[in-house]
Amino acid sequence: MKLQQLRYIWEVSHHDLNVSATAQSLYTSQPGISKQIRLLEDELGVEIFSRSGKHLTRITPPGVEILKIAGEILGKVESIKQLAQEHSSPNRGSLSIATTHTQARYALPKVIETFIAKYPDVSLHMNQGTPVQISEMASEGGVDFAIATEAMELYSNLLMMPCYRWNRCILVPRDHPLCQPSELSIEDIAKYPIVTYVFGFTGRSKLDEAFRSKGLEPKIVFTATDADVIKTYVRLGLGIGIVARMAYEPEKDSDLVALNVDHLFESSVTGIGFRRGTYLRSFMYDFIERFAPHLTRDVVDQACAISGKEELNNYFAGFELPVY
Amino acid sequence: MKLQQLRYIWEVSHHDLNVSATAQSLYTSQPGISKQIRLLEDELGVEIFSRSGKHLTRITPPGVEILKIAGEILGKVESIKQLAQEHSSPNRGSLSIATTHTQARYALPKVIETFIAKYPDVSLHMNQGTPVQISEMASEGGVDFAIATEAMELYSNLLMMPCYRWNRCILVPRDHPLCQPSELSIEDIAKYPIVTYVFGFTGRSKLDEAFRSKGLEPKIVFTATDADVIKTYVRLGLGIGIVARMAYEPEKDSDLVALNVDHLFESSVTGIGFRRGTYLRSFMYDFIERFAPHLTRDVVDQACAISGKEELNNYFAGFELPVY
DNA sequence: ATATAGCGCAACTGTTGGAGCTTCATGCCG
DNA sequence: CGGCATGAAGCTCCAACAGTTGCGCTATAT
Repeated sequence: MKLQQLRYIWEVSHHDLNVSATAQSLYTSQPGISKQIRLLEDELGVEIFSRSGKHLTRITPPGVEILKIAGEILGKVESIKQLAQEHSSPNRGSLSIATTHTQARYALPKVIETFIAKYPDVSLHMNQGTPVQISEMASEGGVDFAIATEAMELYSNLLMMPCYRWNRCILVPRDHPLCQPSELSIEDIAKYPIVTYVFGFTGRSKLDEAFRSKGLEPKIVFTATDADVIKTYVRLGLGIGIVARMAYEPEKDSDLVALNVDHLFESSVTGIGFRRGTYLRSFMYDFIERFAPHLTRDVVDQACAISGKEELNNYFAGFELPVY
Repeated sequence: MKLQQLRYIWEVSHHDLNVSATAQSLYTSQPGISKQIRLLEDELGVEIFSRSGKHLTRITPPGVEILKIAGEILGKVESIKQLAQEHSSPNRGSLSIATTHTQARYALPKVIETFIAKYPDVSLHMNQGTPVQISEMASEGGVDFAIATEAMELYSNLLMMPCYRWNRCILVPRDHPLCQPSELSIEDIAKYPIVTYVFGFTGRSKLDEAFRSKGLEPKIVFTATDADVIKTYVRLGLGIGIVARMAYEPEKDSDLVALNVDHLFESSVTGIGFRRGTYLRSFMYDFIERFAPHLTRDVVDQACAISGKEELNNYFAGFELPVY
């Protein structure tokens, strides 16, 4: 058994069992991969993939188990490499983060600015995607960190830690009737057409909840994945905007008014997650702490030691999260 | 990085950093190993072993971490092999057990007899040793199971499960003054010279406790690692014997009398342990259940899922153990 | 029926892991 | 303090093997 063989079967299983495509992504040849898979199967005496004719059609039951362990092995191999680099050149390496537009655009820039200043030799990779894509990337080891507000609980091998709490605001043009000093009710809002995030993005679920619990059906006329698009359509008068408060920039958005609606919607929590069992470089700990000051190295290490989901929630229940 | 390289550094670290000895045990050449270690160190950019001149003198700090992960990887590789064999030939394989004389001689024979009858194609390896050796062997992956009464808590990566409860008895010649119908006290026993197990064997610690708690100093005149030797010296009149009750065989030992002293000594618990994370073949589950009927496959699986030591104790606290 | 995507097979080639020998450093012992 | 045993590294050679290219075959889609 060779590490390469494990890598091949793992990659093939993550490329829809298409050997040729896998070969391309690994910059090698299709027969090479086919051969190694065969050799491994011969050595183990078990078929990992079942074939119909010359096509790989599915993963066999033993194959599922083998691939699971193979993934763990490959993760540990990666850990060894990281850990070795940590000792040989502590401030050199690579950090890849998957996140949503909202985080990348509003929450992360300041953190990243100081981070790259301190670690010029760490090559930073940012991947933008939907919350589900983000979680999946982190879960599969494609990126080191996932930062998002939704869909982080779906993957059991992700360790998710709460970073900060935030709420929405209503964006309206200056001359809009809602701009009165009185406190808004959810019924007030429901009267107007709404422009907000696509479902599954940036705490959208809490927003829907708030309306549903009051038996209201909001008139959502447009959805986008990012606040910039939402603002544009608010300016066009399509409707009132509901965006994360951090997306309202007083200087740039001086033609709009942000109305406080903290009392109407439950606050959302943005978290950072990574795959359990990965080795964290010291600059990774530093990044986490810059993003969420309460997540010190010790806190993260302790969180890593907690296996159950409930125990983890209990552990973080004692923390006072910063509010954005 | 190759699996072979990880295997080499792991083996070298378990052969007192002696490369030549490692090469012999792996049936390969010393230069081959040296070369691969160098290559790995070059690739990682970190020294795993520190050298003084041409001798490996110690493991570097990064080396310690690397070796730890390497061990985990090699364990998982082994799991893949086992798991593959489980699917290809379910009743063929190998089972190695490390245990003490007491277990091997009195508790295991019946289990093993039925086991080999059912699984003729499983090659069974029994290793006898001290409890510490046994635990270490299991902890390092040298054997699949450790069965013993003492020293099983020392290695944190061993999952130990209680199998049965037992107590001692006093062995005396038929004409000995202690052979009276009256119930024995610990003071009665302390009057006589004692022949029993060596320290660290077969529940010896509970025995010492019982005397110490009464402020008594037993006159231990001879210690052995097994009951057969103890019986021999009891027959010679050297002293009274204290052995595990299961070691008294009424037919063969008809010249001796076994006196019940359950009320004087706390009972001991014999356990079976294996390294966490190893793949258990179905015949291994079967073996465990034959040895300890309450440890069904489901129970073992659940125990495997429990990470903390206390939680594990709690889990098994609810079980009524068989008494031998 | 035919075109195409995709896999396996075979021959070939470059790489590499290991054997055997030599060389060098270290520690032990008389 | 010199000689010897031990043990690691350097070097070269060879065998085994991973990977490449070219080709043919199979299954699926049109």
